[in-house]
Amino acid sequence: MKNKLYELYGLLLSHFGPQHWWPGETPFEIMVGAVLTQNTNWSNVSRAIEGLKKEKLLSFAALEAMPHPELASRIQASGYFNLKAIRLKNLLSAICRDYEGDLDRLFDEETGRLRRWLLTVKGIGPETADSITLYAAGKPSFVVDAYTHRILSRHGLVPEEATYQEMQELFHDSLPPDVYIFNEYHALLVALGKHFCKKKAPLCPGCPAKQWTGFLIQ
DNA sequence: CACCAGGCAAGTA
DNA sequence: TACTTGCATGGT
Repeated sequence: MKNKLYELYGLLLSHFGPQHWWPGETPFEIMVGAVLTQNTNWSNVSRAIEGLKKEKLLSFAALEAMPHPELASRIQASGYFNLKAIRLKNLLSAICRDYEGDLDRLFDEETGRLRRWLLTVKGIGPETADSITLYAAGKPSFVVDAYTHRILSRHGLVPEEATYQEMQELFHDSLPPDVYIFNEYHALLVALGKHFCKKKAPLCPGCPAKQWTGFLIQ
C-alpha cells in the first residue's frame, strides 16, 4: 500500500501477462525501431522494418552506407521518413565516430554514460535514449512515454505538467533497478494505455477498466 | 470525415 | 523561459 507503483506493476502483470518486449530480434533492430516509432503507430514501423529485412538491408553496414533518398523511401511507411532517415544516419555516424561502428562496445558502456551519449545525438531524445538503453543494451533505465504520462497524471500520481525526468525518477525511486521489471512495466503501461487510457477516454474514475483502477482510486 | 499513434527539435516572442 | 509548429504514414 505504501508503494503504489510497485503494486500497479503486479496488478498489470497478472491481468495482461508478460509482454516480452521489445518486438525486435536483435539489438540493432531494436535500436532502429526505437527511432522509427517516434510518435508513430508500431504497425507502420513494423512494415518499414520488415521491408528492410526482406531485402537483407537491416544491418549497420547497409543502412550506414545507404544514400539518404533511398533510406527515406525504404522507411516511408513509418512516417516522418525524411526526418527519421536523418536521425538514423546521425546515430549510425556517431557510433562510427566514437565506437568504430561497434554496437557491442557502445552497449558495454555504463548505464548513465550510455544514456548521456545517446542524448548527444541529434534526433535522440529522452524516450528514444531510454528505449535503446533498456531494450537494446539491456540496462535499467525506465522508459517514460505519452501513455505513462497520461496514466500517471489521470490517477493523480503526478501533476499534469510533470516532466520526463520527474516521472522517470518516480519509477527509479519506487522499483528495484531490475531490467526485467523495467522492461515489462513499460510494455504493460503501453498495453494498458492502448486499451483503457486513450487520449479522449474518460478520466480514470469513469474509465472501463474497473479491475485495475479501483485499487488506485480508493 | 477527423483524429490518433511507443517524439523531437527548431522557431517565435 | 514558455509556447507553437513541422514532420507524414496508415488505421479507426
